[in-house]
Amino acid sequence: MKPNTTLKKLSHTLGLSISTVSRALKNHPDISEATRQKVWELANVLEYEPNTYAINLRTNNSKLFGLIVPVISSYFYDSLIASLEEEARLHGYSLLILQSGDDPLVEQANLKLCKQNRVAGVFAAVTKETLDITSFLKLSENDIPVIFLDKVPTYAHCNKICVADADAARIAAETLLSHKKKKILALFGNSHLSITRERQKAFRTSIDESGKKVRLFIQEANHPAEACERILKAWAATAKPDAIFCMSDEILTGVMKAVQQLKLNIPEDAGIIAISNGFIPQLYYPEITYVETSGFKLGKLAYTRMMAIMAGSSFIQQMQVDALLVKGGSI
Amino acid sequence: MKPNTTLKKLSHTLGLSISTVSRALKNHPDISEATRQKVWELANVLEYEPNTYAINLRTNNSKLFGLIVPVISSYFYDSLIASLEEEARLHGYSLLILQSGDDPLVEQANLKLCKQNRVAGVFAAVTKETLDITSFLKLSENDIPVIFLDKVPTYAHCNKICVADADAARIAAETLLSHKKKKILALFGNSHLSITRERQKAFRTSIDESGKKVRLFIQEANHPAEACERILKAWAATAKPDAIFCMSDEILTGVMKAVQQLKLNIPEDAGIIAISNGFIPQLYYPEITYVETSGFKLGKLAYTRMMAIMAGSSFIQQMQVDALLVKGGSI
DNA sequence: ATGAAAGCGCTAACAC
DNA sequence: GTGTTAGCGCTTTCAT
Repeated sequence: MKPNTTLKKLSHTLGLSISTVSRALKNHPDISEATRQKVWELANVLEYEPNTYAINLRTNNSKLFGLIVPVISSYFYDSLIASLEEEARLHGYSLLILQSGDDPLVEQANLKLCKQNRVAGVFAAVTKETLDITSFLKLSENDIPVIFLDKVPTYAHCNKICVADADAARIAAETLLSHKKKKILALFGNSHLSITRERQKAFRTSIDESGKKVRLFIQEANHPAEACERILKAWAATAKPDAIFCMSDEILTGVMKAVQQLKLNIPEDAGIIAISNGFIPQLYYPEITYVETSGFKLGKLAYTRMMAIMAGSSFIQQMQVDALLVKGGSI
Repeated sequence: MKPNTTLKKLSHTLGLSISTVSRALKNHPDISEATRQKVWELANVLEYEPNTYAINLRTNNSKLFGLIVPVISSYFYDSLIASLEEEARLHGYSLLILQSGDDPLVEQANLKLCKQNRVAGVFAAVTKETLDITSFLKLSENDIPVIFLDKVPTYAHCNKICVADADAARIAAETLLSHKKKKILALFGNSHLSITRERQKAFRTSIDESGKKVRLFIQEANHPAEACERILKAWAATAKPDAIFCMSDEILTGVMKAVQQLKLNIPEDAGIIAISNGFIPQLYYPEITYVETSGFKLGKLAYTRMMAIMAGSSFIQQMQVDALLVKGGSI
């Protein structure tokens, strides 16, 4: 094992003091050009790398953000993570990524890890069961900003960034109406989740308030298989829907499996529209028309917000990534 | 801003020395039960969290692994990351995740970050253009083990863990043969990649050496759209293939789009088999039969290997995650 | 059973 | 321009 090069070692071999070397390496104006050169040269030869731990200990802050998500591999978080990581790297920060596995206890442990690592900030998508967020809020007292992403707690007084759930649902509903759909089967996820309730409420309201004569069937599907089942059943009946709305990618995959099984012609036999991150819809032919809720954009926005908070904006607010209709050929 | 609780503070308010408090918190046998109790109590009240940086600085090692991948959101790395993170967390380690964006320069910078963070080890999937791996190898001199994953350099003398490319291709070929396919269209990715060459060689050899009379058409498809195009063209001709082999998930998605467009009946019109991580194949009906190359398993294996190396196994070796046929209904 | 002291590598205020 | 010094929070050896 080759010991790491330190300031001490450099200063020793050069016959200079540690502080001079330190300053030279930072191109401090006080240092003479000759010394600066000498120091840099040796530093390069000996491959000096400053010890992050010493620096962090000294300065009491780190170039590290913590990110806590339920799961990494999902329809959504992978792109969120990718964009956050990129943004962080571009600004000289790194990401400590922790999975909670949707377990509040693991989430707590992860949060502790963030604290122990004295991260500069925490991004968090909470678990389905996270009700008590005091431990998150407590971080703020230690000057560690917390930004909730996507899956956010209901408690009002915290920084949140979500996709525009209501908007997305409304856009989808309006699109269906503008295509003169009369019998809509709308599939939503777990009705306990706020995201489901938001989307469902907006969807239903948009249809109702349009004044158009539309029959709306709302059903719950907690996983792809259930969504698939719903479609198979609907098509076993005599009066079939002329349009299907999918609240999420997860549901869309189930629906599309049924569509393939039934050999439905899309969009002739039924129109399909989904709320999605954008990856799944383009796997099918025709590509599925969807309202985009981008993990990428959410990541970027979250990072910007984090910077603002760190720069002093104590302003607490809820922000949204806007929803956008992306046309495929499924409607 | 509330300052963090430190040993100093605890010792001060308790009228004990720092070392006593430190030992008490570690349940050192020397410490009397009474003292131990007192210390723990106050530590809990004041929410003492040991400062990771001080510890790392002192002990010159960290509970952190670095992971460098080309991109996080992919058909493969997300599951790899998920399993590595889980494994690490269970052992008290965390993961510093860095994306190279398939850029060797960014990769170098990321590696430097790992070094500066004095990570306990590095997992890396290198970029397409990474030829010079001296900087990776140099880490080993500093007692930082490096394990290459999936996308590994050709240089022999390093720790590598891959999926069993040749085996997977062979299994796929044999499955096709056992189903008496006579005219096989096989789509492979970029032929410059070693993964492509490995799979292609094994696939062709298996077919050739079977002695069976089979017509094999090998084509290159660098992205889904190209794969889609290939199928559409093949089906525009008079003599159509009776089976399609997809080297990767990326290719499979393109192929399936064409299949939907052509309204092919699977497996009647053509059998389909792929090499895959397992997520994409189950999106379709019937589900696609595939040879599994699991990111999850690879992550687990890599972690085990890392532990072995850290425990002293200086043994350099190449390991493989074995390939496994998962039957769907597509053949 | 407890304390004193040195030191991990670095920064920065203060000399000269 | 360069050096001296103190200290970030912790561990650990050596006293007592």
